[in-house]
Amino acid sequence: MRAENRCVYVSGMDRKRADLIADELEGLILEGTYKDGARLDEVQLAERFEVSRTPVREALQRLSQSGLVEQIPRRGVFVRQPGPVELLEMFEVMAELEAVCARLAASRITDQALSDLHAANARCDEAVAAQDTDGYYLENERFHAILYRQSGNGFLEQECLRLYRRLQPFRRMQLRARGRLPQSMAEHKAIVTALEKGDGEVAAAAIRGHVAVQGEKFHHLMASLKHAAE
Amino acid sequence: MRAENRCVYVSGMDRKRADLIADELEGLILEGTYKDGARLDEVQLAERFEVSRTPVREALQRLSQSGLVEQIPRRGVFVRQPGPVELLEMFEVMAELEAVCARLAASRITDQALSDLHAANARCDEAVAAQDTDGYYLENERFHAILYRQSGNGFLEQECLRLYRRLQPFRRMQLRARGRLPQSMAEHKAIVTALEKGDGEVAAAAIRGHVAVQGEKFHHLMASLKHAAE
DNA sequence: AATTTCCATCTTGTATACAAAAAATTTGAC
DNA sequence: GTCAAATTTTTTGTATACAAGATGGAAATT
Repeated sequence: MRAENRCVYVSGMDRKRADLIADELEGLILEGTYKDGARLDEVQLAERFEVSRTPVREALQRLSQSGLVEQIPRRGVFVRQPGPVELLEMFEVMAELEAVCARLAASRITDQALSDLHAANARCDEAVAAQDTDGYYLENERFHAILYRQSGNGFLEQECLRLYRRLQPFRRMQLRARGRLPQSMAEHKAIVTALEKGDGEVAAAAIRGHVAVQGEKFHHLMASLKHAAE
Repeated sequence: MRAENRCVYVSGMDRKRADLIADELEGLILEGTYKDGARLDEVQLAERFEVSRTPVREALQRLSQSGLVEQIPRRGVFVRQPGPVELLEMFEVMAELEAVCARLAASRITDQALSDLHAANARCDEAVAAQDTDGYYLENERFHAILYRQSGNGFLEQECLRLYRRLQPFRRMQLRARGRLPQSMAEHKAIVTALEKGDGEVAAAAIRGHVAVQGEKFHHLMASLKHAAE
């Protein structure tokens, strides 16, 4: 009988070099060290990471699949940062996916998860009060992760996490907007309230507004993009 | 100045061997030649395709990313067909994504696209009348592709196409259900009607019911799975 | 007899070597 | 001086060689 050995990713599992390089490169691209359009030279990277071209190529293929770089056959791989249009599209999809999570979660969520959401929100509040932006991002992510999980759909959860990670650096810029943090917190609370009432449509609408890029956020996003492209 | 050379995938572009192998393997897995849990031996595949291990490994990594196989470090790669639960989850996400497309399309769709949808439906009808299942699948896919496009969100469109392709073989089994084809056609027409009226919520609900696995479809899906796993 | 340890073998992961295609540079003609 | 063709150089794609971890079985110990 086939064992239920799915999702048994032991934390301490030593990964191969290609995986580590992929993670490292992902970080370098997302943090802006490699600008949009920059070519990623295999041999340079191999020297930089002190490995052969093989694991570097493997890492680049991974990044190509996740959309961070574009691989043009026999030409090389190039950093492919989303432009303004694509970014807005991605945020729209994120908003809709989270809205789906909220709607599904409204009837599936556990009491435990509800209190977890409250707890995450409380820690978010503390972080805001302490001007601890890193802490805020961490708890914010936890809040959203709980929501994804409570959709009761593991596949949806994974897809949401994937897109959340992809948008992480841009979200960071977005939240710089003055006064966004308290507003964001209020939105979190409205979402939890709707979930407690079991009102899926209200929860969905609330989180759609929470995630979507609109009004003020739009200008900040554009400004940050211009800055990143310089 | 950076050129607008995005999405210029010329059809005649000669692809590298690894790409061809990835496609071939994908087909073999989806058509069931390689059953769930089967190990894909690098050297065997290299011999089979008469290439070295390098392009085979590249292809396997690609399949690993798209979820068709699972790569366990230093153990090998194994075919990873979704189980019943995961499959239901994927169909649920597909239904929700298409519902989002419908809701967005309701206010963004062009007259041209509406007539294209009518045309695709007409050809679907013809295929049903002619018992031409292959033709039906083709036109059905076109119908859905138009809808994705009319969401006005290129990123969403791509994600939908990705999942649609992934579910293709299972959808095939699902539509075997007796009397499903006429019902499916009626649903298509209801969707177009809602879109014409610009009623996003109705269109979303219609397509959600169209795609979701429920009632009869559930049993057929389970039966087909049992058959595929033998 | 059962279990554990060690060794042989096999498989994956990485390094290097080679081939082919694209980019760059040089050279030649006009 | 400019443009174009050809050669050189660089870089990607593939093959092979090597290293390290995993599997399986045999031998030794309890």
